[in-house]
Amino acid sequence: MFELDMRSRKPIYEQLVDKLKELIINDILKPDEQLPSVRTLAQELTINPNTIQKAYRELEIQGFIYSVKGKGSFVNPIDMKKDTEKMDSVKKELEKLILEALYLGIPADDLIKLIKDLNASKGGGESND
Amino acid sequence: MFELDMRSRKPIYEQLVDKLKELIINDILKPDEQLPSVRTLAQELTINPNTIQKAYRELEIQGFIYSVKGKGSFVNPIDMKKDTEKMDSVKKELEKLILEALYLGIPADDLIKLIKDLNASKGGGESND
DNA sequence: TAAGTGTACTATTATTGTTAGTACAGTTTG
DNA sequence: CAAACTGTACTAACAATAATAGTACACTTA
Repeated sequence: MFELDMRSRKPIYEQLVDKLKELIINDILKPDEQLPSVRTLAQELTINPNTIQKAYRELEIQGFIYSVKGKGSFVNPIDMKKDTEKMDSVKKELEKLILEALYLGIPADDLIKLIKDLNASKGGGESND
Repeated sequence: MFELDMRSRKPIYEQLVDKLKELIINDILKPDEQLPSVRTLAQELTINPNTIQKAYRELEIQGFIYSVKGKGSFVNPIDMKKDTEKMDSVKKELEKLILEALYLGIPADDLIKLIKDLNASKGGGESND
């Protein structure tokens, strides 16, 4: 389920946060789906449960999951009304990256196409059935 | 010239890298323009010259500046032929952020407009004279 | 009660960020 | 050559952080 780079300078818990965010964003982990428990995942990855918990706690702060004592941790369904702050911060990050891309000489049209493609693959997967 | 947040968890040298990248990308620091020397900037910001050097070294690795012993550090003119690797990595980062933005419910049209605006403000500043 | 969940601690070690100081190599100006 | 500037490369020390290890507690489910 995960591939961690123990030699990386990037902390393990940050790698975990990134991976899990990716799985959630790509809808591989569905809303309200239960994540592996801190102890289970720690055993699978042969790392310490505290490190898992740190990642889960961070994901909870960022609003991607929620945890219930005695039950487990679950994917948090997005709430567009509550998530305006996060939308703003993501937009700011996007601005910086877009400016960098333009600075490097990537055509604006390429970036626009990138968005269109990603947007299409997002909703497009539901055409079958 | 700079505003550093000493209380931030983000290392000072990383803040410096970000600020300088921003100045370069926004064309405030022009190609081949000389940056302040490590000692001068360290004195201005009342931080250690080693920290400045760490930032400059990182910027050199990333291709934004070049340094010449005895002369100084300078903004590196971009070379679209050489920078294909960096373009690819920026595109990958952009993909992740765009997916997150779409996941949060930001309309694709908003993102496209963002690109168009940034692209216009980039070249648009040269119409007057 | 037992076994599973998340959570909260303490302690310890390794790594990293930052400062401080010294030194060396190259450039420029006199 | 000398002086004053540049970048660069070290060592040493301290503070903060990442990660492990271990223990304990609260809650849920069977």
